[in-house]
Amino acid sequence: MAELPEVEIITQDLKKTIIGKKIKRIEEICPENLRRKSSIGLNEILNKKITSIKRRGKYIVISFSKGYSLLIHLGMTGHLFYKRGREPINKHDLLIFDFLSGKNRLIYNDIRRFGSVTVVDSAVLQKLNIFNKMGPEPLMVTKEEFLRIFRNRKSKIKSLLLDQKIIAGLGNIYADEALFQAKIHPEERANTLSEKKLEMLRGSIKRILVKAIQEGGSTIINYCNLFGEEGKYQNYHKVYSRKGLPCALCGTTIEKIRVSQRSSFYCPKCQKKGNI
DNA sequence: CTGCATGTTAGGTT
DNA sequence: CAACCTAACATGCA
Repeated sequence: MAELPEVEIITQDLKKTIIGKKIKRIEEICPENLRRKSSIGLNEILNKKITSIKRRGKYIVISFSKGYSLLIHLGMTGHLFYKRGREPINKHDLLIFDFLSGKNRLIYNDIRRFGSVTVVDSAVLQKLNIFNKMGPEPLMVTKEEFLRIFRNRKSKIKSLLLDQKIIAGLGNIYADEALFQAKIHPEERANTLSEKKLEMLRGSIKRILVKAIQEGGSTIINYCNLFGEEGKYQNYHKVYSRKGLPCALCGTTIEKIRVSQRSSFYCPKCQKKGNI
């Protein structure tokens, strides 16, 4: 559901709304249904000021004064909503955050429960494998680092783009769209790609992510931002979920194959193998 | 009923 | 280590 652009939008929305606030109360609707990655209780963050909100890969990091952070991963179907006042609890709501000031509430909702909400010690977070093992940010990565990551790897390029340890934040939608724009077949081996081609891929990834953020992300099934608004970038998808439809560039029928157990959509003419 | 879905991780084999 | 596969998690939809 949420890849880098969607997580970035939610992070920006959170910055606009809850930075500087303190959480007064956290209601856990069904505690056994919430995934965590540490044993620190959620109540550790109560009555502490929210000092910063950042994104790393597909994680949202909300930092509090006195050394704790809240780490949120939305998984496939996680949602955060900022809602006015008291509203009835919806199906799959898992957490309700009340603030010290104002009546607005933050709701965490997750249909499939693949997401996680974890309190971590901020000092420990620095050492936590989660971030140290994660690859660079695609919007920040330099040409040299991008080349270093890919040029010696023998795996299929699509598999590597999805691997958060290689590069952080891409998911199936934006990996497919970036490969289409760079005219690379998803099963091309990374080490066969020329430096020029890899640099084109780096540019395509950046352009697509920036545009997707501008357009409010992609709403395929049910993604929406903190205020319940849908994204528009799905209207710009060139290959993702477009099996059987004509390629926008050449009219060839878009195909769907399996790469690393994930569906991959591509144009067999624009993304020929050997176009390296 | 079956198969599929935007994600991650642990554990296995080669 | 690298590469690749499987299963697991849980729900909804076609």
